[in-house]
Amino acid sequence: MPELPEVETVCNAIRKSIKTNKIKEFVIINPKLRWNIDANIKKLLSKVDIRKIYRRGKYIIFNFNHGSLIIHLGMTGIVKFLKNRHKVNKHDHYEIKFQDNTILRYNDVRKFGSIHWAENIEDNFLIKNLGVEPLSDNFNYEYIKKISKKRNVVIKNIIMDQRIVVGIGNIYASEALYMSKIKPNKNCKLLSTDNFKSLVKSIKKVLQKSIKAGGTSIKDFQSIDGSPGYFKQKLLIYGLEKCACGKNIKNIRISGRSSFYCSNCQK
DNA sequence: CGAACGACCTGCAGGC
DNA sequence: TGCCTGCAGGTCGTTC
Repeated sequence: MPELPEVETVCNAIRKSIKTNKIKEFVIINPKLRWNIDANIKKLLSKVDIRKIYRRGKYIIFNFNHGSLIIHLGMTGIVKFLKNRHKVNKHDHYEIKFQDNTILRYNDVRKFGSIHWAENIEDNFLIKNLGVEPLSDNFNYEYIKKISKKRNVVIKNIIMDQRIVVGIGNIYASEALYMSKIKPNKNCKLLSTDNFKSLVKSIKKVLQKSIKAGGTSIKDFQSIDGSPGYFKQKLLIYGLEKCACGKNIKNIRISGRSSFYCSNCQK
C-alpha cells in the first residue's frame, strides 16, 4: 500500500495527533503479522516517553531513550487514533495507549506489516541495509548512474530497490519513469546521463507533489483520521487507460508487478 | 556476489 | 448464487 508519501503523511499525522509523549502501555491484540510481534515490547513500552517520531524509507520510527520502535505498514497497514471506549475490529493487531488515554491502534488486513524493537536502530536488520533517502542530496544522478552501470536489471527494479534508494514503490516508479520518458523495462546499463538526471528530478518531484496532496489512495490507503490522499487525481500513467498523447497505455508485468507505460512517449 | 522467484495474507472483481 | 482465477501502494528468504 504505502510508499514514501503515504508513510510521510501518516508519520506527520501521528506527530500532530499526539498530545502527550508519555506512553502508558503497549497492548498486543493479534501478534500475527509478517513477523510475530515480540512480546517483550510490552515491557519495553510500559510508562516511557517518546523522544522523536520520524520516517526512514517506508518505516515509521518511534525513538526512546532506551531504543526505537520500527513500524512498517506493509500493503494494508492503517493507523488510527481512538478515545477511551473502543471495540476491537477485525484485523486489529496492536495498540499504544498514551497517558491521556488516547490510543493509537494498528489494523492490517493482509498482515504484511511489522513492528520491531531495536536497541540500536542502525544495527537493525530492516534498517541497516537501506539506501539513500530520495529527497536528500545524497540521491543524485551520479549516485544512481554509478550503481546502474554495474547492474544488469531493468531500470524500474533499480529505483524500487530499497537498498539503493528508499521509499519508491510500484506507483511512483511508473510515474517517475513516465515523467522522464524512460521505458520501465529498459536495461539500466543503457540509460544516458541525461536519462539519469531526468529520472532523479522526476522522482523528487513526484514524491514531493504527492506528499503535498497527502499521498495516493487507490483502495486502502487512508491517513489516521480516515481521510484519503488526493494524489490519485494527479497520476499520469499508473492505473490509467490512455496517455495524454492519445495512445493506449500498456500494462506489462515486471518482476511480478504491474508496470504502466506509454510506448509512444517512453523510449 | 547478483538476479529471479516463491511465499506470506485477505478481499474483491470478473468470468463462467 | 457460487466457484475459480487473478490482482492489489511490499519485501524477505531461498535458490540458481
